[in-house]
Amino acid sequence: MVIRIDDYSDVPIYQQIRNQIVMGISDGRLAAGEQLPTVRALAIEMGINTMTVSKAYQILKSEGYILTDRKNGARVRPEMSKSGALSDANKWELKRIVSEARLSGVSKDELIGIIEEGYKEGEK
Amino acid sequence: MVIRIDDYSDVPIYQQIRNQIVMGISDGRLAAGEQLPTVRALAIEMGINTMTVSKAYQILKSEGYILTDRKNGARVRPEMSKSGALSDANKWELKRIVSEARLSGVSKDELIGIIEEGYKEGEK
Amino acid sequence: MVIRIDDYSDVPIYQQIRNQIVMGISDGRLAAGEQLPTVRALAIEMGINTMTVSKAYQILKSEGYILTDRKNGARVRPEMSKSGALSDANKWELKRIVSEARLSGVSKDELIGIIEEGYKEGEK
Amino acid sequence: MVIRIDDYSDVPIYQQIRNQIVMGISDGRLAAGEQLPTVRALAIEMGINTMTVSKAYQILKSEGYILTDRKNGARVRPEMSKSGALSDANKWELKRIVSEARLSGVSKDELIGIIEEGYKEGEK
DNA sequence: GTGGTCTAGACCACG
DNA sequence: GTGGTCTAGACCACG
Repeated sequence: MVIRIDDYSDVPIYQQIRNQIVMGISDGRLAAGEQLPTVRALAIEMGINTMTVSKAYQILKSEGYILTDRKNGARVRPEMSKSGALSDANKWELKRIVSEARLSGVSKDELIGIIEEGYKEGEK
Repeated sequence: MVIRIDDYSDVPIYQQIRNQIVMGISDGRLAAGEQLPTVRALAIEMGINTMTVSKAYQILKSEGYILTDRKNGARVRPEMSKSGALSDANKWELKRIVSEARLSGVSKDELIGIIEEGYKEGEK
Repeated sequence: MVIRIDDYSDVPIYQQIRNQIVMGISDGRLAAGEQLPTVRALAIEMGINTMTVSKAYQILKSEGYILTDRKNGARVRPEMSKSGALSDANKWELKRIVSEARLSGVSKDELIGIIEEGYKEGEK
Repeated sequence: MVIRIDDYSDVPIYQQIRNQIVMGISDGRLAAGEQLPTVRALAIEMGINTMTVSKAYQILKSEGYILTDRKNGARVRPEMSKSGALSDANKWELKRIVSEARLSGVSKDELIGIIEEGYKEGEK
């Protein structure tokens, strides 16, 4: 999976990496159990600091998205524990987006369309 | 309308203020043309610096959500120019949320429910 | 001549009044020697403070656009002393506008068109 | 590129900085992609506060003239999105200047000359 | 009384 | 080292 960084984004690089890996897992580009590149390899490939990649992996691990062991590096967690609930942060963020969309004259259906799409991708 | 700041959030205070005012406008708690508290009043009420409130207002102004005049302070803009399009940033953010929700086992309908709710509030 | 104030403009009200009167003189809506409304009358008509109108008139007087006498109030100066030169401030401001226009992809001809128009209006 | 501040101008310092950088980009003194001085460096060089420079940069960023990244500071944006339209504010300002120029006996051609010059500079 | 500007100085996250 | 955030406090123009 290709990870694409926007150097000029307000979102920190480690966060961008973390986000794209989560999205990759969700839409099936990264399979359960799949091996991730090593910190060093990814850092070199992207031309960034290893600390930055490492921070992204640490977050993914603490969130339960990946597993790491010293021998094999990191891989996508096979069985993810599903809380079944939307996090508070995401809930508020979603509400914010809906508010802005509505005020910009974006239709409800356009937002729903994006959601439908996100649940369709990588469907088994 | 009460504005509530989370001191432990990593979202800057001025951004939190900005977000809550936008959400207030969208859901009708702030009516078109309604007077906002003065910079000073809000700063005192919230126990923060006037510069911080001022920055929030200036962003809202530059985004077209509010108007300010020297005499009366700030008001919600009566007629807002609607771009009709979701911003790129919000689109990506929404996709990220959908990915995380899906991986947490949150149903598509729960997300759609939040959207429906956001479009219903303050409806005339 | 109708003077229209934008309460939400960053330009101070007295400056807006001053500008519109200068433009009125330039395009012929205000004739040389023509009587202006009294400070009081204009203030009441516009629903603003007399001090604000007074300040506008004082600037116009100091710039040589109008004459005032205690008896007759203010009127447009019949023979205006023409310096023949663009003020430094206006020259820089014009350069700024040209720079921004160019970077926005506005054609040279569009700017020239606005100038031609300004010199045509009220031509004798 | 040298930025020169007029302490006696009523144009705010951050606005003067912003204006001069825009003009520098337009006339080619600042090339696309070129590095700008860091906020701190420019503040020291000009003997002003970092907040003031920072505000100028943030405006330039929000207007799409520059990009900033955490590592390298600010650069002139390589490809600018061109609206193709003159802003309302600039249009009115231009009309005001034309009115004043005309009343001062400045010829139409002198104004056009300034425009031609502005579109010639930095031409490739 | 209103918002806007500016400073000195501290602290922070990112990389 | 970079930009970003926040504060306390001063001063200003406008109306």
